Formats: sequence, C-alpha cells, structure tokens
Amino acid sequence: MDAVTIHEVARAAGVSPSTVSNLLNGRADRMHPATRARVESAIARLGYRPNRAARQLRTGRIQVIGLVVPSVGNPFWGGMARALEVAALAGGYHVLLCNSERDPDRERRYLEALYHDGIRGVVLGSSLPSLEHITPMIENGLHVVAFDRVAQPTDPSALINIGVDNAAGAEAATEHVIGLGHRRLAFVSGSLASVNRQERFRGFQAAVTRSGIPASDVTVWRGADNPDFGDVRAAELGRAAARELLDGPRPPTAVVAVNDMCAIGACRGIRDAGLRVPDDVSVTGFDDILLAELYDPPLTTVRQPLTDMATHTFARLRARIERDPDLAPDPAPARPTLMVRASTAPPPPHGQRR
Amino acid sequence: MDAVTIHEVARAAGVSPSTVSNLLNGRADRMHPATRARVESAIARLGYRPNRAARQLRTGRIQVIGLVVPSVGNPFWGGMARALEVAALAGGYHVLLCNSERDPDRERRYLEALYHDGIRGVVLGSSLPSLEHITPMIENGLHVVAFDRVAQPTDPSALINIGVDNAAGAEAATEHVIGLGHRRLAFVSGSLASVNRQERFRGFQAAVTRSGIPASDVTVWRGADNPDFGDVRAAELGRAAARELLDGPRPPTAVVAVNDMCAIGACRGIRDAGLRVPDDVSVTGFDDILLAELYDPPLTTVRQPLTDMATHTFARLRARIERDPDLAPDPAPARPTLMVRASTAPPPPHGQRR
DNA sequence: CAACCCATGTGTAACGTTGCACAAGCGTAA
DNA sequence: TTACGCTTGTGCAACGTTACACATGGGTTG
Repeated sequence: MDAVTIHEVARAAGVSPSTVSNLLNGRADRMHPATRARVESAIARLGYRPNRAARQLRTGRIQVIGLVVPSVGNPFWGGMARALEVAALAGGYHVLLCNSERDPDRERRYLEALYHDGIRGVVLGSSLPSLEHITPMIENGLHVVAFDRVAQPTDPSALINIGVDNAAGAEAATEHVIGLGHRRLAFVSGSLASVNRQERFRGFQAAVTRSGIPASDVTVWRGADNPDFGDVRAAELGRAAARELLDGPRPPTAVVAVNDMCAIGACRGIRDAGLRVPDDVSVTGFDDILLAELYDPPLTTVRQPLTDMATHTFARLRARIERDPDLAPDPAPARPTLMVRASTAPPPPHGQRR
Repeated sequence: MDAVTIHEVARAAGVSPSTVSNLLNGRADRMHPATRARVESAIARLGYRPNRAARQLRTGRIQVIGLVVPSVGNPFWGGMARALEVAALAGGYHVLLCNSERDPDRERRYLEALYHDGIRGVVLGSSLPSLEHITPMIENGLHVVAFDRVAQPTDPSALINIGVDNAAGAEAATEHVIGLGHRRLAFVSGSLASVNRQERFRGFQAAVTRSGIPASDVTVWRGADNPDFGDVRAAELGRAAARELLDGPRPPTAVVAVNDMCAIGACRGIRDAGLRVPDDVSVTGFDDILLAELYDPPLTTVRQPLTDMATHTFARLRARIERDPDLAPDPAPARPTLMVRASTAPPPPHGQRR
C-alpha cells in the first residue's frame, strides 16, 4: 500500500525534505514559485499524505476531537454525534467517540486519556454543573465545549458553552399548556444534576409562578434523584413518573418533561394507566428529536437547532485549538422554538376521564 | 501535565530504557524478577503511560478501530455505536466515528483515511452487497467486520460477517401476521441495496409463498429505489409508503417493514390516512430499537441482540488485528426472536374500516 | 582448564516529520 | 570594494518508542 514519505516527494521534486515540509506548513513564501510548483506536482503525482503519527510525535498536535456524551444510544446524542462528525470531517478532523454513561469518574478518565493522546479539543455532553474535575486539564491547554449547557459563574474562562436558552424553552412549553387551560402540572425529570435540566426547571417554575398557579397544584418528579436513571433510561423514567403521578391524589393534567425521551416514556406510562394523550393528559418534550414528530401523538416539544449548534461547536473548538486570532466572541444562546403538535390539548372537563 | 517518558522510568528504576520497553512488550522473562518489580513500581509511581504516537510511528500499530455506519443519528446505529464503544473501551481500544450516509464513495474514502492512519480494524455498517471497493485494503491487512450482514459468495475470505439470520427473522414476522389472518400484505423497504434488506425480503417472500397467498395480493414497496432515501430518512419513507399503499386499489391489511424506523414511519402514514394501528392495519418492524417498545402502539418486531453482537464484533476484530492464534471460527448467524407486541392484530372484517 | 551456555541486561538505529539555525548566491548602497 | 541584506533554500537534531544484535559475567560441562 501507500507509505510515500516526505523524502520520496523531495527526491522526486529535486529538493530537500525541509523544503517539502516548509511548503506543507505554510512557509511557501520561503521558496521560488517554480520550486513550489514542482513540489506540489510531486505531491499530487505520488499521492503523498502526511503521516499523522510522525507529525503528532513531532508537534504534539493531532487532527482529532473527542466527543464525550452520556450515550450515543440516546437519539438526541446520536443526532448530535452525527452532526458534529459531519462538521468535523468537512474541516479535516476525525471524531473519537466516548460514552460517559453520566459517570463523572468515567468522564474524567476519558478526558485524561484523550489529553494524554494529544487531543486538545473535546465536546462534552455531560453537562455536569461543576466542571472542577476537568479544570486541571483545561489549564493545561485542553479546549472544552460544553454542549447544550449554559455558562456557570464558576466555569473556567477557557470553557466554551454552546446551547440554547433552556429556561426560555421550558418556559414557552409551560406557558403553552397553561394557555390551554391546564392548572395541575407536573415537571418530570431525572436527577436535576445537569445544568440544562436545572435551567429547564427554572423556566418551568417561572411560567408557573407568573400564572399564579398555587404550588400545591404543581408536582416535581425527579425519580428520587437516582443517578442511575441515566440518559438511556430516560424513557423508562418518564414512564415510571407517569404511573406514579397518575396514581396520586391530585394527578396532573399536563406533564412537562425535561426532554423528548422522557416525554415519550411519560406518554407510554399514561397509556399504561389506561388514559390517552392528549385527551386525558397533555405532554410536552424538549429537543425535538427525529422521532418526536413521528410519535403518536406527534410530540409538542421545544426544538434545538442541532445542525447549527454542531457546526458552530466545531468551528469554535477548532478556532481555539488552532489559535485562530480573529475568533469571534461566543454567541449568546439561541432562543429555541416551540413546536406545537398533537400531544397537547385543553384539559378534560373537571373529573371527566375516559 | 504528564509527559513522563520511558527514559524517566528507566532512570528511576536504575535500568536502561530498553529494559522498560522489554517489560512493556511482553519480554519480562528477559530480566530478573527483582528488576521487574523495580521497573513496575517505577511505572506506577511516576504514572507512566506510553506515548501512542511514538509507539505507532515505531510499530505501525494503534489501538483504535473505526466504526463506519450510515448515520449514528439513526437509533439503531446509535445503539450499535454505543455497544461497540463500550466493548472496545473494555479492551483498551478507542472508536473513531464515521458517517457514510450510505455513500459508497464516501465510505471508501473513509476507509482509505483510516488505513492510512494506521487503523487496521473497521466495523462496517453499510452492508453494501459488493465490497469490491474495499478489497484492495483488505488484502493489505485491513480487517473488516461487516455488521448486520450475511456473508456473500463473492466476499473476500478475510472479511468477517456478523449478524442475525435476517431471512428467518422476516419470515417469522410475516408468518405471524399471516397467522393472524392477514392476506393482503405489503413489504416496505427503501432500495434493497443492502444485503440484510435483501435477506429480509427473501424471508418475507418465503413465508408468503408457503402460505399460498396469490402474488396479486402482495405489494412490494421500495421507494422507486431512490438511493437518497437513506437510513435517516427511513421513517419518512415508511410514511410515504403507507400513504401510497392505502391510496391504492387493494390496500394491504398488514405492512411488513424492513426495519423499525420504517415501521414507525408506516404507522405515522397510516394515521395520516385516518386509519388506526393495529385495528385497521397491522405493522411489523425489525431491529427492536429502544423506541419500539415505547411507541404507540408498542411495535411487534424482530429483535437483534445488539449488545451481544457488538461484544462479539469487537472480540473477533481484535483477535484478527492482534493475530490471536487461537481464534475461533466465525459463528453462524444467530436466529433473531420475534417480539409480539401491540402493532399487530387480526385484520378487520371484510370492507369494514373505522 | 578451556569452551561454552545461560541469565540478564544494554546500545543503537530507525520510524516520518518539523523548525530552528545556518548557508550560498546575488544585488545594492555607502 | 566592502558590507549588508534579501531570497531561496538546506542540515540537523529531536519527538518517544521498539527490537534486533550485542555485551557481560558467572556457572556448567567435557
């Protein structure tokens, strides 16, 4: 197979390896245009491609970014992974996949391994509120994008945050169901251990407070903060939540779920209880994954512009890694859009069910 | 940060770098047990970790495998990616993610890049029937697992095939709906350009033929073989199929979809037409993705044991890469299991709809 | 006692690339 | 003429690891 080196290119072009290297590393001004043309044609003719291992050994740099997500098995992160990989490929980077399973320790070990292997850019999907466990690496030149997360006061300044305005999104969804006439609401989430979940909860609370609904009519279900209820099991969690809530003394007529998987699980749980969505209970999600619109009923949810976010994420990460001087400031989080579909409807007349 | 080299370990242990390297490379018998202990303790004390780039440059080997799938945004491949990454991590390997978007050219370029970068193990999710475009690389030492695919006569012998018995699975699903009394059936797929799809179709045909259902009662819908209807859009495709089929002169009472995404889309299309699943039309899927059971109605589908398959895939790939002498022969494809849920039911009485 | 062998370890060159420091040749200004 | 500077290159050492060939010295064998 291949294995054509810089030396063979140099010999073919009648120059020294240094000159080829100079051309390859943006020092074309150090040679005569004719020389440059000879070298370029030799490169093309021989099909030369730089050896990444040698280059990395010499420079310490490598054109790979890491993607650390709770689980690519979760459709939201799967979609994100795809979008990011497409953006990275277009920029000549590869993507190394890591599933943290929402385990901070595992996440830290991953990042250490990536750092050790010379990777200096990582997209983090964990959204843990505290990133203390990784600040040492950030201080040593690891560039981290916290995806789908809002900046925190304690964040290291080197951290890049990319995400939508989660609070505004959840607020819009909550306002929507309140506007439909719902008064008994439930917010369903797993442990609120991630920033975006906290934000979404905040948005929910804001809408509730503003509407004057008494606290006694609002339930917050968070699965006993069980950290094991990770991302993959988000749906199971929503299902369990629905069953428990509907079994309670004052069952909600609307469920605001922390994300689509959770919402889908909630719908399932509502059906398990013999009720219908949205006739008996309305449900909203968040993310607008591929399946939200295909679900029955099509899910009312808050859309995150995944492709844009991924493109943006890669661009910013790359600018940092390559020390691009004219890198724009981080943009403000975009306001997500509410997609009203069929999983929400006015509540049933009092006491009337099925 | 880090950057402790073999030289520092050697100095700390009072030996030469060669001795440390010998220990690291399975030549521990070349030294006194006491020496070995000193070196091992030095390694642990200093937290030494080999530099992968240097090692790769020297040996050509690298502990990374490539995963090439149509799109990780598709929940089936997302689940697969997760399972494979978990298995690889346990074996000390990393996974490089590649989305081929079912484009053979893009796939080939990916494989070339991976090969060039020293990667010698790749899991291929494309399932294109002909793998001619990659045989040159296989002959040069690239080990390829074709995942979810049955061996073909023209395959290079070095290829590893891992997958379930797709024909048997589809046959079981088809038999199931026939057993429920359905006579007007439709098989819905995108282009049959992949091996597993062809196999599933074969299974469908076998069941139909055996039951004596006349060909005129069976429709095969394959989206005009439009190759653009890739994996991500499988659901859109199922939806379009359902609408078209139900609009036809002899609409089917049961739809056998080539996979779950397609089945979910079909359910959606059936609802678009104002009909219900399974009351008016039954639907079966294939794969048993996470969402199949959460869907409404919970999908009758054929389960692929994803975790087992991924574990197996990694084990075989690794054995080949590392030239494990006692590698077992490739196992026969497992027989998948039919999961009967609520998307299938007896057909409605003649002419009676809604 | 010579010859050899085994146990234990080391020296060295190479993998392919990079970027600094240096060099040669030529034109130009003082 | 001398000195300087610019253009157009090149030499060399280093990045960290590996594996072959070689070295050293004590013990065993004939």
